[in-house]
Amino acid sequence: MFKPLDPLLHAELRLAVMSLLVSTEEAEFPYIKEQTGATAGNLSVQIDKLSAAGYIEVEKTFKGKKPCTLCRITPTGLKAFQEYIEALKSYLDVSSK
Amino acid sequence: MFKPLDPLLHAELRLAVMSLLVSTEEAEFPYIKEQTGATAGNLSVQIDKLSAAGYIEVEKTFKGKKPCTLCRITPTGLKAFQEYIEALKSYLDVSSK
DNA sequence: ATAGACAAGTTTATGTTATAAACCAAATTA
DNA sequence: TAATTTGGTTTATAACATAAACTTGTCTAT
Repeated sequence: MFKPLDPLLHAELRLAVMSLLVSTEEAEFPYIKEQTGATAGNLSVQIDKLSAAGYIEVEKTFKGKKPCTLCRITPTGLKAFQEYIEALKSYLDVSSK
Repeated sequence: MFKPLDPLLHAELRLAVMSLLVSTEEAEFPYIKEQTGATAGNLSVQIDKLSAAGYIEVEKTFKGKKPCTLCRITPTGLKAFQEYIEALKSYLDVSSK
């Protein structure tokens, strides 16, 4: 009846990061930080987790002389995100019970 | 951009309990336990939290000689549930960015 | 040239939380 | 009456989210 919710995605900040990346395809650390309102520390940790799970790719480059952390969603991540949404519906779509 | 998610509802089991109660209006502990697949201990704790927040009412009665714990959603709880759904949309509705 | 401020993160520490395991009391069954 | 089941509660633990502190390097003003 209730589908299990991917614990990796069922966390406010990680979900926000994934949501951003689904639509932007590629985003820099400071941009994500600004859009989500997260602290850098928290964001860093959550990006690591998403990356470790293979949900996103992290590329460390330079923008001029400044370090620049680029994030991209992976096919695995996109699939997980979509499945998470499907699972959520089993909780929200009250009429289907 | 991303609306904050009520931490009380952003938890798998509590969300499932609320989801059930939205449609049933009243449910017994064993029924909720069966529908959610939760352990009794976990369910007991989460029901306490929802009850402490005023999201549900818990009535302890007897069914014949056996204790019977009845749960009902409150207007506050229903409102919180609906607002949670609205907030979630800001994460899921990718097109709106 | 160097002191101070700022940018971009990372690491560490802490308090919360979800969850399961252990427990309890009463009723039913063997 | 001993064992089992029902209906939970309490306690313990491990994971988690988050913020605070720290690091490394750049830019700016003196």
